[in-house]
Formats: sequence, structure tokens, C-alpha cells
Amino acid sequence: METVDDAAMNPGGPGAATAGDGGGTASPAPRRRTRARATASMADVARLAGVSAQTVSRVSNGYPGVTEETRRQVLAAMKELGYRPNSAARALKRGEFRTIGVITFSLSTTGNVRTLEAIANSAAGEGYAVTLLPVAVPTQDEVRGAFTRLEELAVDAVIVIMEVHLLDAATVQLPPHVQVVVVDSDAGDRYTVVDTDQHGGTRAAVQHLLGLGHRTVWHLAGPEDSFAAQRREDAWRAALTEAGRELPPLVRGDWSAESGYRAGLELAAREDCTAVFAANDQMALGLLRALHEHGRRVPEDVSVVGFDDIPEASSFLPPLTTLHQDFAEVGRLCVQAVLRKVRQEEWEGGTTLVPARLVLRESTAPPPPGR
Amino acid sequence: METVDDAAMNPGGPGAATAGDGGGTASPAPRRRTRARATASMADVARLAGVSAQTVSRVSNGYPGVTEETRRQVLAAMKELGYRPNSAARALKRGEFRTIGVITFSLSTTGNVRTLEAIANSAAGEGYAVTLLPVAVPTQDEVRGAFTRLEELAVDAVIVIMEVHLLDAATVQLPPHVQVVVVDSDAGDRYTVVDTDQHGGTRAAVQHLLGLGHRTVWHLAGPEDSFAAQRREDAWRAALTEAGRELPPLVRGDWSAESGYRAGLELAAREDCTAVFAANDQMALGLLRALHEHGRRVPEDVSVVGFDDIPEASSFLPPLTTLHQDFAEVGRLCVQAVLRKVRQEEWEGGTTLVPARLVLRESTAPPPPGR
DNA sequence: AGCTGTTATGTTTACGTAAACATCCGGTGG
DNA sequence: CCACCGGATGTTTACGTAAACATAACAGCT
Repeated sequence: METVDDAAMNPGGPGAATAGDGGGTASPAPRRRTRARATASMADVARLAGVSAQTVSRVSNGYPGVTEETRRQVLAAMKELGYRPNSAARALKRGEFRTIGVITFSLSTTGNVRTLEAIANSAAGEGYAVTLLPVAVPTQDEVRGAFTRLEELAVDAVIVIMEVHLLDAATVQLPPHVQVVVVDSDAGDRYTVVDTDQHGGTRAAVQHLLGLGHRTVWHLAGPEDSFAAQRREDAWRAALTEAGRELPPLVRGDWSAESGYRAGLELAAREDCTAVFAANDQMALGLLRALHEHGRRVPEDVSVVGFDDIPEASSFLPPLTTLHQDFAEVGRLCVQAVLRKVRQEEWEGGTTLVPARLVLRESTAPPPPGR
Repeated sequence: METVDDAAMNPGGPGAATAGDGGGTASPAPRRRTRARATASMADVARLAGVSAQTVSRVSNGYPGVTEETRRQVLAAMKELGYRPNSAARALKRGEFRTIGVITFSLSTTGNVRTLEAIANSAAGEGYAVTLLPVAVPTQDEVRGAFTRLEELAVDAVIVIMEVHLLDAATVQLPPHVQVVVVDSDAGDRYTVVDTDQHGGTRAAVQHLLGLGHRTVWHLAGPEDSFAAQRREDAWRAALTEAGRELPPLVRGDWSAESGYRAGLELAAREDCTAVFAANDQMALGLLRALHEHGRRVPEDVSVVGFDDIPEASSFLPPLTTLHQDFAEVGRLCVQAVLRKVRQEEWEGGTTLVPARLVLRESTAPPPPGR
């Protein structure tokens, strides 16, 4: 009955995992795995249940045309043998892997992580697994490398969380059947793109500050190679121009709190700077520290608005007014879009935007009287 | 030559992705995918190169016994057809997936994310992919669910980033051939465990504060169901007892900055509290805010030490003294351990500890004169 | 009764790869 | 000169599943 491995199947029991090879270090251990029928196959189940393998398959996939009686027998046999469908064989036969690859830069930014998490959750809900393809440094070569790996990987679709122009190099060859959805890009004409509404969010931030009476709004921008940063910057310009306000010089960081601090040192020195829109919360954090160190109070002297609404934002000094991004929704839409493409229900380019919501906390106030 | 899909293989080109089905919405689209030979198989390559499929296989896997001449021809044919080995077929034949599953709670904690990232990177270096299995809520049922999915998944090994007792339920059945490595656990007797040296790190923090002259050290602990939190708490107790110091009442949070703030409100009210060891940086952040709001200066009145050294820690007000965790190393060791088990080079239980390093910043100082 | 349609089940086959075995070749030593 | 060896290559087979096709049993109808 081949229940040799029963003990090892309960990780709580003694001698879990590789129970067999126990103290075998003495003799020159046989290199080849014995692998004595590690898992039961359909044939095994079929034999035990006294039916054909095909019937087992039907039960396994919940297909109709099986008597309740037969189904029960098959299920019993499955349980007895601990049968698990072999996903490799399934994938080979069906020509699909039920897996989505996610390619992204380092998981050091909140946004990417939260999006990834939402993608994984949504995918799981659809019966899809998520394979992670991190790329340490955002050079074109690295991206290409990741995709080369993906091509050999068991993946039906890919979600790219990065600026899409990094994979526009002609040498990147996606197998034709792999569907792609991109986050954080403007390539809606060539790809399906899902993104937060950077423009609308930024606009809300700027208008909020102007509405408080600030003459203009400074911008602590993200790195130039980030499309999200670019969009926020553009929107900031547009909002100010539209309101007929003066455009202060741009200050740039690299998303990190440290860069926000460095940039903040410049801003803190400017007496005429009373309102800053930071392109993310981390930089806003650094900015708060720089302002504090220079005796400029927030929000009495300077108002600060961030972007992202990371969980810690409410614990900053002072709690940060910021734009809440709905990463969960972004991830959900990504999965939805990419699976629609996989299922070929429709071809759908274009960009889907998820609104950002301004969360008012304590880092904004009207400008000091004199200004 | 079947190059019908050539255009679609360059995502930069016009009409990328599902180019075929263009405007076919008019006629009742054929439900079945035509799937006209999406990818080339070994047989195709073999035909073009004028050799047998087996020879293609040998070239593909870099096996010896192939003339340089033949190899060149095969490689040329592969390139021409854009051949990519089918990983499902490979996995089926070889009986292994070259994939590691990572099961974890939400990716909201820095530690998990950084560990995950390191795992993915290390795994990629070994030619392994990483499949993500998030579990939203840490109930036993959920964990069991994730594992059920994993069992059907294409995975050779599993790395668990969570308290292992959550998967000790007898109903969790891992297929016997799946190897498990656990992070953040004390089950070194039954599993292979890799973890940060919570004990040593905590000890360093406490001794640092005592060394500065503080009479004792308060502890802002993490949630009770976290093993890491438990270890830090135990080590805190041990270090104080060992030094013959009084044991202040424990204050508990849930890892979040918000909970740190709430706990901090209590601590700020206690005049005799001059030194706090927070179980993570987020809670330390909230604590800083609470102290600030109650006019207790850090580090002049109260010293604070965190745990994790998240990137933002250096931008807190003031920059936080904290214990740096080497998540990259933890991830690397996990992959190494789990692959060693997969390759059955040895059976290896026990716990591997990665040291934590105390990073001195500006949140600690000697206690105020009177105390 | 004989035919048809329906339902439950079994049999054959193919997915793409790679191990195991078979064959062919030129060269070497007795 | 021939048996033999070893390297290069081809052929067969099996991995586990599920689609496609085949069969069998039986009910309903004329």
C-alpha cells in the first residue's frame, strides 16, 4: 500500500523530512535518489478505485458525467493514497501554467511591495500562483536577464512593476503567448497599463495647499528615471501654472528618506518656502527632520504633503498629510487585466487609473501671517 | 517556417500581443484558441538542424558527446526558431521544478519583505524561481489553505517566514519530498531554522543602555504570537536579571507605529522611565512621537533603541539607535539550507543564527542627572 | 422490436523532454 | 585482418495528465 512515507507527511511528527536517510553518513551514501514512488499518480488512484485513469481525471477536475457512487469511490482512493495532481504534467497537457510572473526592481519601495502583495492575493483567488522575478539594479541588461529567465519559466503572463521603457529594448523577446501588464508607465498605447492617478492626486495636493493660502508650492521630486516621479512633477507644474502661480525651483531626491533630508536642508534655508509637496512619504520624513533641525516648525512655518500614505505616515512628527494610494486595487486590476488577456476574452490596451485620496493630518496649515 | 508570430515577439513593435484576433468582434469568435504552434519544440529544432531530438536535448543541457560542428548547427536552429525549453515538460521528466515556495503572512513588515527579496535573489542565482504564497490573516485555517495550494503547486521546497507553530497542526500535510526551512522559530529540533540572533542583539541593546548609566531598561514588546517578539522579550528579561536590575512592567504593541504611539503614551507619563528598548523600529517611531508630544526629549530625557534598522530609521527625529538585521544573509542562508536539503547532500536540522549589529545614532544618551 | 439519443465509462493518443538503450563509425591492438 | 573499443548519434520509452474518440448500457419513442 506504499504508506512507507506516512510518518514524514506530518511535519509535527518525529523524524519529519528525509526520515529515511537518517544516520547514513557512515556508508558512502547512494547518490541517486531512491525516490520510491514519492507521490501517487492517477493510475494508482484508478487502480485502487477500480476505474480508469480518465475517470479519476474527471473527478479531479470536477467534470460532469460521473456517478455519485463512482465519484465517492475515487475520492476515497485519492484520500487514501494522498493523491495530489502533478502540476507539471497538468501544465504540459493544458499548455498553461496557472502562474503569473511579476518582474520588479528591489522590493525596497512600499508601493511595489504593496502592489505585489495585492497581486499575489488576487492571483491566488483566481487559482494562479505568482512567481517573483526581482531585478536588483535597474539597468537594461538586468531587465533583459530577468526576462530571459522568465521565458524559460513556467509563466502564462507577466506583470511588470517598473518604468516600461526599460524593457523596450528590441532584444527583449517575450514569447508571443505571454501577456504583459505594466504598472507605472505611460505606454498605454502599446501595453495594458494600470496605475495610480498621479495627476489627480498631485492636483489635489497642490490645490489643498493653495487653498490654505500658500502663495505657491515647492516640489520635492523623485528620481528622474521614475515615471511616477515624472508624472507627479508634471502634474505639479500643471496645477501651479493653471492657478497662475510662480513655479519655484525643483528639488530632487531619490525616494529615500535620506535624500529627502538632504533636499530638505536646501528648502529649510529658504525663508520663502512655506509649502512643500513631496513625491513620497519617505522623502517627506527626511524633509521633516531637516526642517525640524533648522527650527522651522511644521505646520506653523512650513506645510508638507506626502504621497503614498505608508502606515507610518500617521506616526510622523507631525502626522503627515499625504495622498493615499490604493495599492490593493492596483494589484487587483493588474491581475484582472492580465488574466483577461490570457483568457483572450478581449484585447485591451490603454491605461486604467486608480484614484489617489488626500488624507488630511497635521502637517499642513495656513502659511505664517507675514507671507 | 512558421514565423507567423514574429511581429508579436517584439513588444516594441506595432500590434504586439494577440495581434491575430484584431477586429474579430464582429463574427462569433471561435472560442478555442487556435494556438498555431506558439513555441518551437525540440522536434522542430531537430528537424531544422537535421539531427535527432535527443541531440538537441544534449545541446540544450550542455551534455558532452556532441561534436562542435553539430552543436553549432543545433544552436543556430534554436536561435532561428526562437526555441525555449518547455519547463513543464522538463519538470515532468526530471521530477523537479526548480522552484522554491515562500509562504508568509502579509508583506507589511520590513523584515519579511527584505528576507523575501534576499531569498528571491539567492534562488535566482541558483537557477531557482520563487513562488509567493501570501496568507492574509494568520489563522491556522489560512495557513493550511496556503499549504494545500502549495502541495498542488510546482515546488520542490518551501521556506516558511512565520512562527512555525502555526503550521504544526496535524492536518497540514506536506508531500514527503518537499523540504522546509523556517525563519523566525524555535523549532530547530524538528525543522531547519534560520533566524537573526534575537538574543544577542537584545543583549547588546540592553547592555548599551545600562552602560550609559540608566538604572534599568523598559521594553516595548511585539505581539505575543510572534516568536521573534517573544525571544526579544525573554532576552530583555534575561539581560536585566543577569545585571541585577529591576524588571519594569512590560508594555506591548503589535509591531505598528500606531501601537508604539499608544504604548508610548503610557511610558511618557512615567517619570522613572529613562530608557526604552522597542522590539522594532516602527514601534520606536510611534514611541518617539508620543514622547515628543509629552515634552520628553529624546535622548536627553529618554533613550530609545529600536530593532531592524529600517532605511528610514536614520531619518527619525532623532535618528534612531537600533539593531541592524542582516536580512540578506538570512535569505541567503535559507536558500542555501533548503537547496542542500533538496539535493539531499545532508539532513540538517538545527538553528542557524545571523548576528544583529547595534547601530549607534542619536536616540540614546546617559540619563538626566537626577536619575 | 428496432431505432435513436443520452449518459457513464474506458481506450488511445499526444503534450515536450531526457534517461536508457541501441547503433554506427573510425581507429587500435593482437 | 579482424575483434574490439569508445565516441557520436539515433531510437525507444516513460514521466502524469486530459482531450478526443470509442464503447456500452439503457431509456424513450414510433
